[in-house]
Amino acid sequence: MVNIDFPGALIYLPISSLRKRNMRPNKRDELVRKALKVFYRNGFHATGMDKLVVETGVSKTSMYKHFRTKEELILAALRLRDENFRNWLYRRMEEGADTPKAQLLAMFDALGEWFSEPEFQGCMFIKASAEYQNPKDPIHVQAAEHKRLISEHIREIARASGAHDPEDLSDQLMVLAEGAIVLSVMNVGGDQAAIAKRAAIALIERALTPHDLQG
Amino acid sequence: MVNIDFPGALIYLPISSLRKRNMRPNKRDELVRKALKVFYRNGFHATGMDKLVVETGVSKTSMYKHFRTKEELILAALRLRDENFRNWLYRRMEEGADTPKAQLLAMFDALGEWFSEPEFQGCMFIKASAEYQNPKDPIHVQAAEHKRLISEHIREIARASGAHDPEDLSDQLMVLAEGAIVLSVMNVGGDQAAIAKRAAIALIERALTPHDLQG
DNA sequence: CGGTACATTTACAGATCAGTAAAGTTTACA
DNA sequence: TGTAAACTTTACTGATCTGTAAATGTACCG
Repeated sequence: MVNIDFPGALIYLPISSLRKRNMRPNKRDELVRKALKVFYRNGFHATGMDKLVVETGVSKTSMYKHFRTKEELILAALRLRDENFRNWLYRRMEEGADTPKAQLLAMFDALGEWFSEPEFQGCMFIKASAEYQNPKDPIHVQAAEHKRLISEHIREIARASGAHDPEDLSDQLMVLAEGAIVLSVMNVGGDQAAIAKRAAIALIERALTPHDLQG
Repeated sequence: MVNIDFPGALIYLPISSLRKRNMRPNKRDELVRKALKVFYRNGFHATGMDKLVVETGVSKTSMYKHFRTKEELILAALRLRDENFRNWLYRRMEEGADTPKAQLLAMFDALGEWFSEPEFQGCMFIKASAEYQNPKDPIHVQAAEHKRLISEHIREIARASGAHDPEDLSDQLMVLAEGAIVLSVMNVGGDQAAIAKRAAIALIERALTPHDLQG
């Protein structure tokens, strides 16, 4: 069976299926997009299928034709969010950053933009792992996978930066990023992206300085 | 209005006032303690009052005599968790740490102990703020207050440490701590407490070094 | 002993939960 | 235009949700 859940794969479907009524995309894709918004805004347990019927305009029977369970719909929404977020983040890190070091720092500028959005609602994957805490739960697994993918991306850039211990550096930068997200959601203190960026600068400078020059 | 929910305050209330409110602190306290465990393990929305009846052995009617709503019970459980956790953390930070710098680093050792507990279940307040995302929601507000209290404690120690910018240092250490918690819950990477501690060491050393000695 | 305060059990209300069945309507396309 | 797939409405299941009512049990206390 073809995996048509993954949004990136949808463009390979015949155009004919997307035609008619202002090039309106597949109902299924639209459902996932709208469900994502509702889950993101309201939480997973707090969002019932009846609410999704109202908010998405898709009938309940149609939903269950596309997804056998609510869990499958949540997983599809998380996949879409993962793709959207990582595409956005990676693009923001590349734009106008010519060195690996600048790319790493650009991550914190991107976080700052994200936090400043009026509709900022925190990290959907942290929320997912909080609501589905069992490490074996598919939702928890998928949320963790999102963090792992970002972590690996940062690691590659850290390797290219010339740091003596790129693994340790990237691990530390990930901790800073996640901490900034959490404190930003809870509105504790000031500009968490700026705080994390200052720390990141210190850690990166240190990682790029030869050992024999360090105190 | 007297705050009679806060467990530590109960002993200061005259018995007569407890009688008038139809409250026996022992039963009530026991209910909160058991409810805390269930909420912590299962989540808030996923835990129904009927489940609490089974898990705590307290009848539903009795619960609603003590707490008018589920939300009030959750708030009481969060207050208890806040007291328990901060007492534990602050004690761990003082034990065998003779300097402010050692106390700050001891926080990450404490986090390491916490993460290693077989029944480690993440931060209850991050989970609460994730399930009740509305910043005006009393549960969200109380969860944020917990982080703010810890943040203030760290800030005081940073001030005593002699760092040039103790506010910035403590903000950065808080970011590291929260990030370590999140990544630890999601099981991304290795020992997040150790990673955060290494970053903390670098940041603290830097903050304690006079500017004219820095590169 | 009798009264009061609190606890209990049992049952229920009304809403909402995830998920399904049946049958009618729209759409795509040959 | 015929046909099949996709989509719809309507109604339903049985479980579970928060919260309440009523009757009963029980421990303390004058």
